[in-house]
Amino acid sequence: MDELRQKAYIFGTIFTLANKLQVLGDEFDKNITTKQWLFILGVSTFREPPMISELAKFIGYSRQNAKRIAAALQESGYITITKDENDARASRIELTPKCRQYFKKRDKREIEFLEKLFTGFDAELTHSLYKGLIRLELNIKEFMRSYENMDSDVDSI
Amino acid sequence: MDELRQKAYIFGTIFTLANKLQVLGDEFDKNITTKQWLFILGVSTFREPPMISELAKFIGYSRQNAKRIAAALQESGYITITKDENDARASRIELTPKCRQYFKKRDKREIEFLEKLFTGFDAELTHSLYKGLIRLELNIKEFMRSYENMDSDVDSI
DNA sequence: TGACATTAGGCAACATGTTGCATATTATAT
DNA sequence: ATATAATATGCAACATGTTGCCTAATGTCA
Repeated sequence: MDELRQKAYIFGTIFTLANKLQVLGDEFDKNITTKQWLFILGVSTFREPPMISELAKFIGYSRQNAKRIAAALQESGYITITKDENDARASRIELTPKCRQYFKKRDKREIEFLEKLFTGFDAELTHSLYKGLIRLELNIKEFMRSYENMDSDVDSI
Repeated sequence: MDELRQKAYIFGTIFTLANKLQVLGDEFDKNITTKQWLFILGVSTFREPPMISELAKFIGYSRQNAKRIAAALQESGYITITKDENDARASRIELTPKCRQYFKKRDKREIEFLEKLFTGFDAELTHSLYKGLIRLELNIKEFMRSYENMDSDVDSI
């Protein structure tokens, strides 16, 4: 298989994998969806409670989508959304003790989940995959910038 | 960054990439969405016109979703959906001449798109990424099978 | 200070993903 | 031959992703 075909395959497979991993993750823990899981993971990497838009950018979802997930998580008591004291526009997201406790309990199963998902991966393959995806993410950012600066030219096909 | 963290990162990034690649692909050609593109690519890899469910399985979407995309593509004249002569249940999907012509014209731009997306990838990195995603796909299939055979145990957390 | 741009977020609409349940046709096994 | 299982599809509902347009608060610069 030549390089170009491999690239096309990678392109297509990312969508397939995203769909299937979501189903798998939803199955893994019925209490919390895959996207809610990643949302919480995202929040936990911030040192100070992030704003919705800040978090959305970080985890790569649209603001609207992040907001909807946040609403669901607040509903089920995993996060709180509180108005910022200094900026009347902003809301800050914080994990509740319930959430921290729950994920502490899940931790071992999470590790098993990841290990099982990556069955047969040696350190080198894992690292190349990691490196490749990071680079792809970077390239996409560049790519989008170039589209923004074009303002169409798209109809010229 | 240790291996486990890399795996978690890969897991999360696949979702991020899927979202962003979809936006990027939709931007690339306003006449056809990214998912429609992949749908057509899928059809073109079959030697005989595939059934919807056959194709859905191949490209990794749910049947319902594939059906909806098919309806949109039929609406815009890129495919035809015809009843199978020998099996009254089945419908067969075929690309129209219009579709083939359109994608022939797009071909050069598609290649440029992929090359740009994979800027900075040498043959080795491309191949490892390719290999890693294939393996991940395989593992997911296994994983799902194991869930099917369990019939829950999930609440035991 | 006042005009203007930027930022945070809400609401509505729509595309895309899933599951669950129903129906009709075909395949299989006794 | 007929009961049963499997396959192919349709419809409805709901989760999740996006954009576009709106308001309000904040930041910036003359």
